[in-house]
Amino acid sequence: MAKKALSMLSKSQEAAATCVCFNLRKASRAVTQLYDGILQETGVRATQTPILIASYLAGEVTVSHLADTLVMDRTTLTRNLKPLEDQGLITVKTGNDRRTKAIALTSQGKAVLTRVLPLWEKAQKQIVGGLGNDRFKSLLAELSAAVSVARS
Amino acid sequence: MAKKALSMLSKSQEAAATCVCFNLRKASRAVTQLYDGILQETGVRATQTPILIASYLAGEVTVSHLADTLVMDRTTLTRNLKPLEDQGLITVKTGNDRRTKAIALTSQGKAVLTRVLPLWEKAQKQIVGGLGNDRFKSLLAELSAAVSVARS
DNA sequence: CCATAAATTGCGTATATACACCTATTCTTG
DNA sequence: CAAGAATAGGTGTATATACGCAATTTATGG
Repeated sequence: MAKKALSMLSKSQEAAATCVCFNLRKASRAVTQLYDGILQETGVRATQTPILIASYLAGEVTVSHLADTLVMDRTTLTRNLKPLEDQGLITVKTGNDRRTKAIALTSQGKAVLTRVLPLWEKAQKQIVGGLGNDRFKSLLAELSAAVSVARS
Repeated sequence: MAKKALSMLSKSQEAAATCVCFNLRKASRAVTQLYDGILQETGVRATQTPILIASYLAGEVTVSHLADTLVMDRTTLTRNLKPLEDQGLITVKTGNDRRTKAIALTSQGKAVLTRVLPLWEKAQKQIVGGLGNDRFKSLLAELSAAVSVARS
C-alpha cells in the first residue's frame, strides 16, 4: 500500500514535470497567444495563417491534400476553412472529380496575407530572438522528430 | 511588383517551414493523438491527465491556482473541469472564501489515475525512446524557454 | 456493363481554447 | 460601517480539434 501510494506520488510528479504532451500543449498555448496578439489587427488568427499560406503555395488544392500538407485531421481542416470562407479569404468549389473540393486563396485572401506576413515575422523574431538561434533550430528539429515518432 | 511577389513567396515558404507556432501546434496534435490512443481504455484524455495529476498533487485547490499551475487560461480550465466533474473524478465545491471554488480529486478520480499513470508512462516511453534521451531533455528545456519568452 | 470496392467529403458530437463581459464576494479606506 | 476597489469565478461567443458514421462519386473486377 505504502509502496503503491509512493509510486503514484513520484510518478505523478514525474509526469507533471516531464510529460511531452502536456509541455507541448502548454508551449502551444503560450506561443499561440503571442502570435494572436501580434496578428490581431489583421483579423487572422495564428491557427489560420498556415492554412492561408499553404493555400497560397499550393495554388488550388483538395481538402485532403491540404490536410496532409498541414499534418491536420481532415475534418478539423474542414471546420477551420469555414470562417476563412465566410470572410472571403478562400473559395471552396467542387472539383473536376466531384468527390473533391478545390480550395483556393482569393485575391482578398492574398491581400490579407500580404499584411499578415510582416506581422508573422515580427512574432517569429520575438520567439527566435528570445530563444537564440541555436535553440530555435534545435527546437524545430526536435518538434519534427516528435511528429515522426508519434505518427510512426 | 515582381519584387513584392517574390518576397511574398519566399516569406510564405519560410513561414511554412519554420513557424514556431505552427510547428508547436502540429507536434501537439500528433503527440496528443498518440497519448489519446494509449489512454483510451481509461476514458481519460491526454488533456485531462494533467488536470487530474495537478489536483492530486495539490490536494485541494482553487480554479485560479490550478490554472496558474497548469499555465492555462482560467476560463479554459473551468470548461475542462466540467466533464471531469460529470464523470465523478473531481469535486467542485464553494471554498471558505466564498468567491473561490475548491477543486479536489475524488477517490474514484484517484482510482482512475492509478490506471492512467502506467499508460501515461507507456506513451511517454514511446516518445522518449523515439527521440532519444538527449533530444528529449533538450526538447523539454526549449519548450520551457519558449513559454518564458512568449509570456514575457 | 454492372455490382462492389475505394476514395473524398460532410456532419453529429464532444472536448479544448480564450477573449470580453458580467456577477458575487471580500478587502480597503474614509 | 458604507462605498469603491480588488479578487474569484462564470457565461456568451467563436474557433480548434478529432472520432465515428453517413453520403456521394469514382474506379475496378467479372
